[in-house]
Amino acid sequence: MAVQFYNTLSQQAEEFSPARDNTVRMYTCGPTVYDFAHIGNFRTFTFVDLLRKWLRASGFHLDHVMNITDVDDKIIRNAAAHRKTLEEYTAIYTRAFLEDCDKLRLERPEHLVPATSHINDMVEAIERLGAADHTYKSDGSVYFRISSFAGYGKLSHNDFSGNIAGARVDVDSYDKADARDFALWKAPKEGERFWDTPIGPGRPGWHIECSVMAIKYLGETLDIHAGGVDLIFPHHENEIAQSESLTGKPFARFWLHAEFLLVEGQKMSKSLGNYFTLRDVLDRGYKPETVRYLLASVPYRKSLNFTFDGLKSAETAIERLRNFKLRLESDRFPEGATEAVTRRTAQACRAFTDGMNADLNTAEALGAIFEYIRDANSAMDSGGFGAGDVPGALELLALFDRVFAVIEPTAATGQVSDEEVEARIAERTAAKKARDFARADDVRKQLLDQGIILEDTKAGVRWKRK
RNA sequence: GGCGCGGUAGCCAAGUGGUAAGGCCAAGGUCUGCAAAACCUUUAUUCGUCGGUUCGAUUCCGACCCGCGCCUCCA
Repeated sequence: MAVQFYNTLSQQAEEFSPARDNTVRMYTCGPTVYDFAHIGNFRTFTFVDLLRKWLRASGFHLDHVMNITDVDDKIIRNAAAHRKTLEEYTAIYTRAFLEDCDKLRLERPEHLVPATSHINDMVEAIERLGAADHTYKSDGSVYFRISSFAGYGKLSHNDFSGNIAGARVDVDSYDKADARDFALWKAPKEGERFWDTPIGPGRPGWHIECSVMAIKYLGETLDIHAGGVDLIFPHHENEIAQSESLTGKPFARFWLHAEFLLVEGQKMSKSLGNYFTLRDVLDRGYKPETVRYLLASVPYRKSLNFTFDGLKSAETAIERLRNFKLRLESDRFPEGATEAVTRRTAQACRAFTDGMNADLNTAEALGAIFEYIRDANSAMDSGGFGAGDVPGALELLALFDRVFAVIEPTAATGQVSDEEVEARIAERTAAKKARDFARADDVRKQLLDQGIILEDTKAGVRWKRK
């Protein structure tokens, strides 16, 4: 089975392959850098990362663009409030965003592009739209005329045919011909940062940056365009209107949208006190990979209820994965491989792949892995798991972790060295041999206080970091 | 009101026209100097409600109830 994605445009699952050669050209909406990103943002960015990783695991190459929105109303307002220039202000939050991404093991897109580096491209596009009569000017701003684009509404499945241009809806502060028309270019208000351009002084509207940068780096038709569901309307609808008016070609073949994240069953909001940035969560002592696991474990098209119980559950689940890997690496197994295990490993690999191929059904994929782990552990306990079965099992875990990326622990700072741990273990083993269990337990307790867990097995002592 | 997503065990969650994956939690057991890890057993006669289609529906259809999102730049 090939990989399938649910396409918002067609409202059904479709088999995916890139239009040209073996490279997936995709564009995903990035952050607006006016503050630290919150875990809801990272739900979407984690989805995008899973998408990247699974596409690559499926044998495709990637050419992926993500924008950094570094000019908008909130940025201008916040920068002014902090008495910083736009550039100073956005640099802080861009850096913070990238640090957070690194912690969550989110890969960098091939192109990470700030809007303000593409002002000329945007102005040029707006001029071309104007030449094709898709725009009009009003009070120094340039608007896109929605009535000039026949397909408006096809992504959000809204029917705008009843909206007659010029019908007066509440448009008080804007002088627009139609309430749905949107700004391509905004005239500067008093004291605002602006660019002097052939279409007048001002700054770009939000939607135009995505169209322009996507087309510039990836061509006129993208294979995939992705983002959060809240962007379907109006953002992505507007992108389609602009892009297709410019090129006359479909803007994107597949539109993928990640559902919302709730916190403790409620919408995240500052007033409810359930608003968390990634930093807030990590400050409570959770590991980044735990957050990643939780965000990845619920399929992206289902809303995700983020809870601290859920984080604890994720922590334990990761432990189980790590323990299994440790056992594969440290136990002694009988010579050779067994046919039953070989078959079981191949089956698990297929089940995992089928799950991911089914529109990134991570819950199903995880189920396949955990079922396998139980069966493999069981086989080990009964001596039915051979040394020759180890590589296949490790490969399966590697496949899993190429996508989920949660098994390797985040290194803690100032931890005890491996050598020191080994020395203490030797000390304890000697004490055990002398049946001085009090002394042996003492060593184990001391190591535990330093974050080292010892486990006695038939093959000897094995240890891991907490 | 329009458009969209969802309601499955204590929590998270997969899934199919034929009788409910997986993870966490809980209880009991096996193993163990102890501990840990691991395994085994138990935990939804039931899948929001009410109708309909069917030999049979959680899965299809209809109505309704509830939650969430978008509908003037929020992932």
